[in-house]
Amino acid sequence: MSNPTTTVSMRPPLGCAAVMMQVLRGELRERELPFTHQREAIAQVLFESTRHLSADDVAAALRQRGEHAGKATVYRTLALLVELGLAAEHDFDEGFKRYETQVGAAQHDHLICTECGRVSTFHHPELDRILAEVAAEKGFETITRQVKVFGTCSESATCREAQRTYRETGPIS
Amino acid sequence: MSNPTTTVSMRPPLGCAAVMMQVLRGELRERELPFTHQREAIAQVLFESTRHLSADDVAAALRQRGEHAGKATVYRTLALLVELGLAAEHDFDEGFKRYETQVGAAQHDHLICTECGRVSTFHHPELDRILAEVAAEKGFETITRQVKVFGTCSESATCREAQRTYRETGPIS
DNA sequence: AGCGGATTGAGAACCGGTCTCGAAACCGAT
DNA sequence: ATCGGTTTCGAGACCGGTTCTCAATCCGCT
Repeated sequence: MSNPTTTVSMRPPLGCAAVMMQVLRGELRERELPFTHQREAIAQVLFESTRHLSADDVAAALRQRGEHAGKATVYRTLALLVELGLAAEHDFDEGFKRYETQVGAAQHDHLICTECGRVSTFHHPELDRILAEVAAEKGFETITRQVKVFGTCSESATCREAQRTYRETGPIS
Repeated sequence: MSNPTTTVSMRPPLGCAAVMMQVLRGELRERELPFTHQREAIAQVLFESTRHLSADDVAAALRQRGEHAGKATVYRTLALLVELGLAAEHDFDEGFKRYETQVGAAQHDHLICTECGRVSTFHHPELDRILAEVAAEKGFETITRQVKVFGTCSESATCREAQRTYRETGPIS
């Protein structure tokens, strides 16, 4: 048994964003795709954020850092990150997409408040099992899945109010 | 004990579409909304189809019947049917929405083949339980939910081929 | 530094979907 | 049946997110 206080690696903690950036660099190299300044900057913004960012949010964040990337580049890069498995794309029915860092295969799902727009996440291991079962049963090879629960949260007074109204009157008021 | 061959109702079978149309008529009356020719025609198209129709599909189906309704009317009517709970809206990541008849509260979920576009449905009772649990735990009042599994089906040779390729090479080929 | 090929960016194009507002349809009451 | 007030309808303008275009630029390698 090894001494629990002994660590194998003494590398200084890089932080999640830095690790992700290393991974990105490697993935690009492997595919012989250039690691451009824009790709770095856009990935940086995404990796350092814990929120779900729209393409516009990313562009705004870049501007705030004194960086700049064309609209087309932002979209292209986000699509690339999704392809590489480093980002996940979400559609919360707002009329546009949102993106977030995807660390490994750590699947999680979303609760979306239709009142205030807050998005909270959850992970339920049984979900994975059930969906895998269903797919297997149907001869389906799963690539990805989306589980979204729309409703009203209880974070703010207005949302709690909406909850009450909804419970009383149903979908049409 | 009643004779099992005795039926309570002797009404001739109307067919699902006709029943749905009766329900629509009732819902509109109840809300004092006019039962217009266009609303009838659009609902008819949807109720008689077992597929997931886009707004464009609906317009095309109308044309084929010699009917016609403006784009705005098609969208407005589909939105109305959703509000009334007679239709369900789906987003299969195609860049537009699809609609299908919603009979009662029979929730079901979708497997979407990214190769051929086929959509198959499933219902797993445990899903309802799990999602209700999660919502309750977070103080969330559910309005609706979406469970979508994207992947490749085994219906056609090309899809099975894609399955094999995907299993071997992962998301990027 | 120089080369070949991929990326970038400004803006146009695209495309679902929504909005506008005069014309037409609906429906209950006369 | 018809009248009138109210609602819906429809053609097309409009909107906003996303993709496309293509010349200029950048990347990575020697």
